[in-house]
Amino acid sequence: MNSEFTIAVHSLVFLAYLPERMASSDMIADNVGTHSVRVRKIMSGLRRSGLVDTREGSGGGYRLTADLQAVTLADIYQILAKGSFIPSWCSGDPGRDCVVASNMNDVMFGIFCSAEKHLEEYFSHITLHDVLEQIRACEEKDADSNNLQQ
Amino acid sequence: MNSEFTIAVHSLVFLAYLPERMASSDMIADNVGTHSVRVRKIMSGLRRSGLVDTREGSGGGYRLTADLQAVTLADIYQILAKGSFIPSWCSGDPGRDCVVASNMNDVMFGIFCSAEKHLEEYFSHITLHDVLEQIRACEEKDADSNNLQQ
DNA sequence: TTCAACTGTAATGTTTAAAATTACAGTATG
DNA sequence: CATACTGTAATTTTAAACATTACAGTTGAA
Repeated sequence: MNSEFTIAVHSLVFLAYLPERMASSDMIADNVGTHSVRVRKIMSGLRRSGLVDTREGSGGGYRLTADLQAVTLADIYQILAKGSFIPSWCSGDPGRDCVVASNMNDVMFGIFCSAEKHLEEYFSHITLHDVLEQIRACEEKDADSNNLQQ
Repeated sequence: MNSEFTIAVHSLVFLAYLPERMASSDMIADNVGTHSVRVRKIMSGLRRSGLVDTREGSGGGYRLTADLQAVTLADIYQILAKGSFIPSWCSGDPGRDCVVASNMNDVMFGIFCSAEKHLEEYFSHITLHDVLEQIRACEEKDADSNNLQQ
């Protein structure tokens, strides 16, 4: 599974978590644990799809514009990772005499495409808001365990 | 997505297609388009799960013992590819002060685990028999287009 | 009873894809 | 016009996937 998808979700949730909903690629990269160039490349894609606003120049960065409750993981998957589920590895050989060897690749491709649709269907029920809520639930849990320790 | 899964499905369908339901790792590797050592490693796993019989020594090889209608792609996925859907890449850092950075990995892990379950559910509705039928459907299509050419 | 044809598996080498890094042009701000 | 950003191409590094070699163990047949 494509890590760009994970980075994008993390970045967007991070932005959503900030009061100003804004951060530079350096701040995001630091929080995510990757390189700022990678973040910029991914955020570029999200900007083209209208999820974030970009401001170049000093004091610039990325600002979350999307409605957290409206954007689902399926949207992000489609923007950044569509097709990544289908393996590049091909089995068999279309030019072969054997029916199995010559057609297995097409058959498997169909199965994987359909599997990916199911995956997207599952992702379409998870919004960025849901993810942020899960993070907040962790926060409460952490606070509880700290209280117990004291 | 793990190519061992694809190789296993291809190999099993290939065996099912043969009158004797039997072939050596060399024959299978040739049909699949990979190396025989790779096939042997994968078939070893399938043997341990009881899908094929193995016969060492001269004239040996692998024989399909499983019921085509009973074995689903979910079975094969669980034997060979379970967990491969979850990305190894981790975002954030659990030791971090920020709630997002410290918990994003756990949250994403949960989402991916659940996604994998959905995937398995989808695969559980596709039997090896179904795959072989799809291959046979290709065969008929090929025959038709040959007739048209004549 | 030994040779040829197999499997099983570990070790190694090769290739490819993923990720990080460097580099630099373009843009806003003070 | 210096500083702090984005955008993107090119390059290097790293890690994973895959192929290959090597060899011990097994079986059947000449």
